[in-house]
Amino acid sequence: MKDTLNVIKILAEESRLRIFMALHDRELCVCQIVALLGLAASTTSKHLALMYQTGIIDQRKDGRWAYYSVSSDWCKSNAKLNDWVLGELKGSVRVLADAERLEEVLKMPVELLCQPLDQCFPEKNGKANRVRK
Amino acid sequence: MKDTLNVIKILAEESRLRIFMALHDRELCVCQIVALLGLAASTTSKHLALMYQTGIIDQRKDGRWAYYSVSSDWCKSNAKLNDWVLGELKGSVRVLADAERLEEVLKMPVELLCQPLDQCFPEKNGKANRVRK
DNA sequence: ACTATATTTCGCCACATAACGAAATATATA
DNA sequence: TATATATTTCGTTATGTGGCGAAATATAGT
Repeated sequence: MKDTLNVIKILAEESRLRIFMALHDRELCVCQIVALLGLAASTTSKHLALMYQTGIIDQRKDGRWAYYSVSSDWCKSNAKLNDWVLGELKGSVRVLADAERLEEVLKMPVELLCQPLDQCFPEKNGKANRVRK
Repeated sequence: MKDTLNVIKILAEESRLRIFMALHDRELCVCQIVALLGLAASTTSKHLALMYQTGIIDQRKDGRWAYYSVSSDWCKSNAKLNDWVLGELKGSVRVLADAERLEEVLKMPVELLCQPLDQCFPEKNGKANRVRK
């Protein structure tokens, strides 16, 4: 029961559910997820660590970057839960908005990705689009 | 997404998950669930109210008693989640122990059901099995 | 009307955890 | 080696909620 509860608890949090949806069909690095969610990197990292510990997502390290994606093994072992979640959230406003925002994030030049968000989306707040020297 | 999150949050708690398993194939009144879980009636009632609000369980009032059971409508609308939970927990030690204890509870004479637990299970703590006059 | 009791509501406390920033760690590059 | 930066870890704070007992509510029986 503890394992089952752990899985449910992991998904019972909005940010982690958004991460789950974002990673269910693609691999993303931490800085991309940070840009998507708008949370602090430390917070995002903790969420990813929790999800990784329960086996829901896989981790792949490449240099300084850490890439995460929903574990295909986990999906196979928990197909019904996975299907239910995807079915429930496919049409969710929040998830659709995240998908759109993710498209923008993926278009961004790599050199800007991990900058503060106001540098990534200058049009949102009017601040100067400072570029690393 | 809020609705989906609510459902997951409801199930992301051990007592409520035990209630879900106990009610998934039978109707029980509050005092029976109290006896099963060993929680205060007020706590149990709050859990049931939360589960009822999200539509997971139905309520039937009969005199002083309130009977609850997993909603068959909810099961139909959330078959995959329902199947996943049942599949995960069928063999769980905790759930099996609860099922055994529930058998004992169901055998108990109605007049004793809502007494404090030490009167229901005197062999557990040696206290006298006082009977209401 | 009065008592008994099943259930719910309310107020409070204890604990878990999501959030942040700062510091630490790890890796790439000059 | 020294610097830059992606990620993680750590310490702190704020909020949410599960637990209880007491009080309130509702219903059955005397």
